[in-house]
Amino acid sequence: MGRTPCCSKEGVNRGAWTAQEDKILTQYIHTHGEKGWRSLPKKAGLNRCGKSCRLRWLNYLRPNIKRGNISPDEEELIIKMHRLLGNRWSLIAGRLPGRTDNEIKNYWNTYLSKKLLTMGTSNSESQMPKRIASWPQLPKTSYDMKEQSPSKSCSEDYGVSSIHSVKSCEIRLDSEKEVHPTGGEKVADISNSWRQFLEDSLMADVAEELLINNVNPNNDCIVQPSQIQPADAFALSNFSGDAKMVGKKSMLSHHVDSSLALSSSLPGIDFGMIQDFSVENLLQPAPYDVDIVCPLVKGQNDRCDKGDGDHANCFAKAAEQGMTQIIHDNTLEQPRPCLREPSPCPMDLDGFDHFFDYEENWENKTNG
DNA sequence: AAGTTTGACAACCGCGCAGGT
DNA sequence: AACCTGCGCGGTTGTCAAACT
Repeated sequence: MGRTPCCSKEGVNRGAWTAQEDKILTQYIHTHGEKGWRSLPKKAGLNRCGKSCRLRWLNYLRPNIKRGNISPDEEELIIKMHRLLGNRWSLIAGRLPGRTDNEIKNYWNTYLSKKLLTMGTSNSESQMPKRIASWPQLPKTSYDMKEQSPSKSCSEDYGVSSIHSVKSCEIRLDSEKEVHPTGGEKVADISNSWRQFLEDSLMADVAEELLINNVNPNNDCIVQPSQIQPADAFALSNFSGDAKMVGKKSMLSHHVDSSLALSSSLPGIDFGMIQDFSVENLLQPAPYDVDIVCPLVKGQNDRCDKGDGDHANCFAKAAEQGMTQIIHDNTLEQPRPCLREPSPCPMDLDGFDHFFDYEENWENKTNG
């Protein structure tokens, strides 16, 4: 038993593509779309391996591919994201429009890594945002443990695990676990969670696609973009392991409402509300301390209960009180029967808007 | 001028995963 | 459950031109 080769190795063109081959491939894909790579060469009349066709299309022929030098801004983003994610080139590329994972990988391997090494800054904590540098290690996820890459990656350094995300939505992370009497043990969870959320945000495009396609996590009604909850993403991230497959409908529908997954993801943490989950924003140094704890009621695992406003107020109070640890009074919480209606979220965000609003830079926020 | 090294980038390869049967 | 297929990913290799000796 063995894996069948993707194509016959003999009699197949290899090496550089000719202009004629490019033309044939481009015309075929324009007519038939990007699918069936294995059979594409034969149908298109190309004497190439299907994988080779796919690679040529994705890395070179695809529309909107940006050629030319990496700009300083792009370089900075690559460096930041590599610190965060390690060699997750496809994810990094996803945040650089027009750039391919292969291009970024090559750029890193041939230039950037050496440059950083020369500067003595590659992956060094001294160059990391202070708060990120102080983050504790995360236990490896099952996925990370399975990946035994010979070269130690940044993601291993920081314990980053799998990737899923949402964009412009509420962060509402409930748990079935008991509320800790002090919430103190949740502090590390929050910092870990925040780190993971940075990574999660990279899959925003996938989440958007899911939403556009009206993917329904619970198979009972259509979900609108504003209603997808990060809890969904976290449930997925805990369960599925590999980000690249999250975009598939079945994954979402199968796992999102898994209370089992939820219960093991982010116990008792509520991040309140954040408006912009773009990586560019999330990578900004956080002006707040991550020692805010807002445990929720055991067993209330629905994702739009009316406690949202309370939790936001909790954070607002935390901000006013210098970001010290506070315990949310959860006695008022009542689960709502509907998981789909947008939460009214009567937020009182005075004094805490810098946590939710990243449109202005942090210095403006913190300096006045 | 010729040979060697280096850099940039394209392309290949093996593997893991999800889905289908 | 086992197997096969297709896809996508990260790591590696190949190629070529420029720079260097």
